Amino acid sequence: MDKAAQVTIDDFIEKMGLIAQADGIPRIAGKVLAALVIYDEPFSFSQLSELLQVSRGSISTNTRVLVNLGIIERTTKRGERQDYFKLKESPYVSLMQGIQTRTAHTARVISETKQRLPAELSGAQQRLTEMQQFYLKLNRTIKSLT
Amino acid sequence: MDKAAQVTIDDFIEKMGLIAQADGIPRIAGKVLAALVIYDEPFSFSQLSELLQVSRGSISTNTRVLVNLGIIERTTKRGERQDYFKLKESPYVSLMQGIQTRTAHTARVISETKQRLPAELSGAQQRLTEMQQFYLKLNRTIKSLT
DNA sequence: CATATTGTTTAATCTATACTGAACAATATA
DNA sequence: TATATTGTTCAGTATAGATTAAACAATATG
Repeated sequence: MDKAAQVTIDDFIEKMGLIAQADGIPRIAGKVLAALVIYDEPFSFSQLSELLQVSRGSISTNTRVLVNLGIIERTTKRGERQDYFKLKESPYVSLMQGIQTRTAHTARVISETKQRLPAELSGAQQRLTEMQQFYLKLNRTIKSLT
Repeated sequence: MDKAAQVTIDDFIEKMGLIAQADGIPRIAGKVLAALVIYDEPFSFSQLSELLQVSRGSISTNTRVLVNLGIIERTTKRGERQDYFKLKESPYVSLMQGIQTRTAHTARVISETKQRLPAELSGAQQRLTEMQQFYLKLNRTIKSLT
């Protein structure tokens, strides 16, 4: 592995950590994802711990997060005790499904509020309707991506 | 204002605070947004502070966040010294533009990494391409919402 | 059986960020 | 001019969440 490529990879891992963090996902989870994008699968538990310079406990919790999100999956190698990880088939679609769940929840909160408030609060009703329409549209759009 | 409606409103404000937090926006900013959706504009600085039981400092910083996001705007009433706030014309479109900026940034990070890595790393190249295609599509889709 | 390896769990610590409260500047009002 | 009102800023505190380290359970290996 030449030096320049290694710098690029380290940089990518670092940046994906920050991007994940901005998206509300733990930084280390973002780094794990980046590592699995770069390095050919399967990539082992201890390799991740060593590569990212992070405790085994953190690898354990963060890989679990990614598995639950449907982004990576755990595999094994015959004759090896270690766990290995690889990207799932369509990892980003799973990511979107998580986001879609949240927009659906927001739309529901708005809808319930609207129904419970008296019609006389016409200003509030109108603004809630606008808000609701936006989130429903957003939700449908994200659904169409999956 | 009847009791049931008040409970509904408090509940909505609380939930929007949590939703905002999950989206990486300060909780109080979410509550301010909710208050402006419910109560007819213009709603004053001190009213916000009192309604949400939050310090003036916090109202100051959080209204600034929302103004910078393009979601609310500051107004004045003639003969009054206080600042007032109201929702902007298309508040949610502005919200989307912020998200779109982030997806564009992610796509750029992926693209730069891909270009810098040698073609021999064919596995990495392939997975980066897949990732890049997804983010470009996501970015275009969000753009279409605005 | 004793030891080593591996992943999980949890209490403690660290870190990032939000919020408060007080000082301050700007402006109005008496 | 003196006082009151209003919004901002910033140092300090509080809070939430992530990470670590160590204890543990499960399993393999000698």
